[in-house]
Amino acid sequence: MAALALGFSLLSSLRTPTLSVSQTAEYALRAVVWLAHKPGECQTTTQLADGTLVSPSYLPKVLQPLGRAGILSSQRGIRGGYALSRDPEELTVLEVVNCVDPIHRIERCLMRLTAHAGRLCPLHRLLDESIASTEKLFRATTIGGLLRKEPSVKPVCATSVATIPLAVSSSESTA
Amino acid sequence: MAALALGFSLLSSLRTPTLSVSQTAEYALRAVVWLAHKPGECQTTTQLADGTLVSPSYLPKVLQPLGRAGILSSQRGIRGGYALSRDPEELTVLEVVNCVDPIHRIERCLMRLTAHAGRLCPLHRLLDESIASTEKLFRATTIGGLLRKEPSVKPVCATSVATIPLAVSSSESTA
DNA sequence: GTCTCAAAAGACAAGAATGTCCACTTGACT
DNA sequence: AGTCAAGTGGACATTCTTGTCTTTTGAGAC
Repeated sequence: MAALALGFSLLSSLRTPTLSVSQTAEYALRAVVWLAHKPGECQTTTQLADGTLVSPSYLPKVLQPLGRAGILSSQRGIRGGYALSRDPEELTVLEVVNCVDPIHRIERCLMRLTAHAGRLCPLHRLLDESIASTEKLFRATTIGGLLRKEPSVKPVCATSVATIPLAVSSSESTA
Repeated sequence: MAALALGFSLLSSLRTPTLSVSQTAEYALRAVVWLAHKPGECQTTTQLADGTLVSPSYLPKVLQPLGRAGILSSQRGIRGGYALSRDPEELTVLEVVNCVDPIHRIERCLMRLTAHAGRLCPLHRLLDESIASTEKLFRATTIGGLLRKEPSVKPVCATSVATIPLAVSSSESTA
């Protein structure tokens, strides 16, 4: 149905679409994965913004909670920046997401129904299931795990970033 | 972790939390399930708003796309209102959600990486997986299916709605 | 000590999602 | 035909998310 992806504005697909995580959480994941590529290395927000294609004026907002939570370590001053302060193999996607934009399960019926006190109605149980499965998936995935996937292509970001509009199809399966 | 749900503001949990579907989509589902209880019956937006606890001035905005899509039929005039015009057994949750707030899969890397042309990086593949599993769950669930669940409790809504703040614990399992 | 670099913090702006309101149209019933 | 109930459509308000900018604070280099 919505699978044919040809006719829509290319630029519009740069944002995280509805459902899934918030824009901010996605930015946080980009930054963390990028830093995980460079163990022990300090990166300034400018460098990070270049690498992850996140707006350099917004990125600090995303990184600060990660720093406070101890996922990143921040260093001020001349050789400062951010570095990953956790073992990527032990750091889950869920932790990163929950840090900047916590996932909330549905705990009670969203409509105030006396009959539903304590339990969820089928509709909200379904919605909660969908959240639960995302939560489970994110909890089961570590940043290190993401790094190891698809070894032929650099995990999140290429070393040099395309400044051209977008690299579409062509030389995709023929190479 | 976030499972103990005692100390937080009761009122704040009435909105659909982050992740999951949008507020609008959740309202649409409430209305459709409510109408599915009353086959063939016409309900005014005021009645629907009462029944589903959605703001009566916002609900029309939610129902109109459902009407245009043929999921609901609308009738103007003195004995007008909305009625379900599809067989609940054939109507999926996904259709309702997609009607008011379409689910978009992630089709290409959100960062413009030449190296990722045509394929997704591990991070965005993960995010897409989470969307995909929700999509699958919603496609597999029909409105009729929701109605049949948990027969002891009225499926989405009780017939009479609580006007009191919230029905918390007490006389929950002792009754 | 002071100068420079870079994060921290907060004020502010833009945009989207949500919610409200009102004038208009439609249809049924008298 | 007239009237009243109810959806339609659009303008407007509010709130939340995202994004920008400026000032302050801290850490190292000289």
